Amino acid sequence: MEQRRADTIAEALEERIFDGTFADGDRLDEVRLAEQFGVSRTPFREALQRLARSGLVELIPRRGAFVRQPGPVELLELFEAMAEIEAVCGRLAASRISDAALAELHDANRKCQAAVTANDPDAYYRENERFHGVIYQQSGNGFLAAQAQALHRRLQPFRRQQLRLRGRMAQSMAEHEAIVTALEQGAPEAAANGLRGHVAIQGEKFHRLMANLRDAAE
Amino acid sequence: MEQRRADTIAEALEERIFDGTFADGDRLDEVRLAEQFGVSRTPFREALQRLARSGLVELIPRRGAFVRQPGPVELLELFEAMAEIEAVCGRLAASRISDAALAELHDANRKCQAAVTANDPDAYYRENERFHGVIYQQSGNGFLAAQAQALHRRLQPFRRQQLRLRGRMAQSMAEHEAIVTALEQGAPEAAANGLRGHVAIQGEKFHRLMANLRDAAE
DNA sequence: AAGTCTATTCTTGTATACAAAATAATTGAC
DNA sequence: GTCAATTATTTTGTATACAAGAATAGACTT
Repeated sequence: MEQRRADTIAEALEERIFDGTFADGDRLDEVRLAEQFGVSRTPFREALQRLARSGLVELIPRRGAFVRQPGPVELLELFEAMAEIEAVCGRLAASRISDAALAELHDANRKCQAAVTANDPDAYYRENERFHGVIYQQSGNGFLAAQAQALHRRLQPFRRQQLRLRGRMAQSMAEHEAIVTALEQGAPEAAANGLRGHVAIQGEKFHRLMANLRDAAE
Repeated sequence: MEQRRADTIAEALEERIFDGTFADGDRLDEVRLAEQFGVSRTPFREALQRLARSGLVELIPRRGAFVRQPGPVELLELFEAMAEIEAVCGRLAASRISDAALAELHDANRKCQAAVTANDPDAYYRENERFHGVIYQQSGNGFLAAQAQALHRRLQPFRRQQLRLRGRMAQSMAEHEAIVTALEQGAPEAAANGLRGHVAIQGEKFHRLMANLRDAAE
């Protein structure tokens, strides 16, 4: 699994940006961080260039690299985009999904349900991710699937928070079932609407969560 | 307009990849191209890292940077994704578009029509781009708009070819009109379907064009 | 004491130097 | 003559060196 250095560093930085180790606006000091990674500035800078493209860091000429965390507005936009893209995947998948994939969705749902009753959030996550991943794949469009996967990953930390809300896991399961049914029946609009709602509600929950936190802080 | 070097080089390379100067599989020689750009390998390599993220080049460790042009399959996927994302933008825009933006769409359509009668493809392009750009913006979702714009740009060269087909410009104009009407009436599904069809048909035309070229080559 | 100008320090951007890996070439064996 | 192995050459990856632009601190003026 030997990878080139710039890849590894970029991934490590990405991880730290996702998990919040680096806050919004933080300057990523080349010499300090390069040293911390045990490399010289050259490969570290190459990693920064990589991250710049996906908008995780902003490279200001002659100033340095600054972390760009999505603010509340951007976050809502990301959730909305996620909902819409999942809906698209669902609509396409409705007429393209294979029997094997349908079986895998059922399996994921079963294990999700088991995780709910066992109160095992980690297992729930794993299976939930599998569920959505299968739908991305079954859109039959590799580009869309990759796009959806990337967005999913980017929103993962924020989804994690709001899933702790009371009763959300059970509700989410019901939505999963409805989505599979739509896919099974080859109903494009039903699948699309189901997925859109399923993801959009996460954005709304997140929104409310944020508002509550803000109010509590006052 | 002084930009940092890596940006400039990345853009220049991107341009050459888009316009086909670099064919699929071409290796981008670091020393030769860096010299050609009048810089050392360091900033050139930084530019490569950037391009790697967007999938325009593939960086194979210890081997070099290779151009990745979309093949027929990937191209169809890109057209399909474009159609779906435009549809999403249209649906969102239907309930968010401003009067000013509607006026701009009308204006763009008028100028498009004028370009058709004047047989001025360049003007047609400019206005067509404006038309679609306004819809992206009016989706009210910056992330989606950026995504749509990027895809649009990437498919531009391929769209250019197929627009020469007989009668396509006139048909395209009629579709534009229908889309504006749907947006004016605040009809989300009509706007979405109109845009999806409008873009998807380009993919189909392109597909047929490719098939013809292939047949002719035999 | 506040503000500004200047000098110093720090940081970025780029070039070059060197090491390791991959490719090409040459030699030798069969 | 063909194939294999070894050597030579190219090319990538990384470190270091240096130049130029920002940030900072200090001195001088008002």
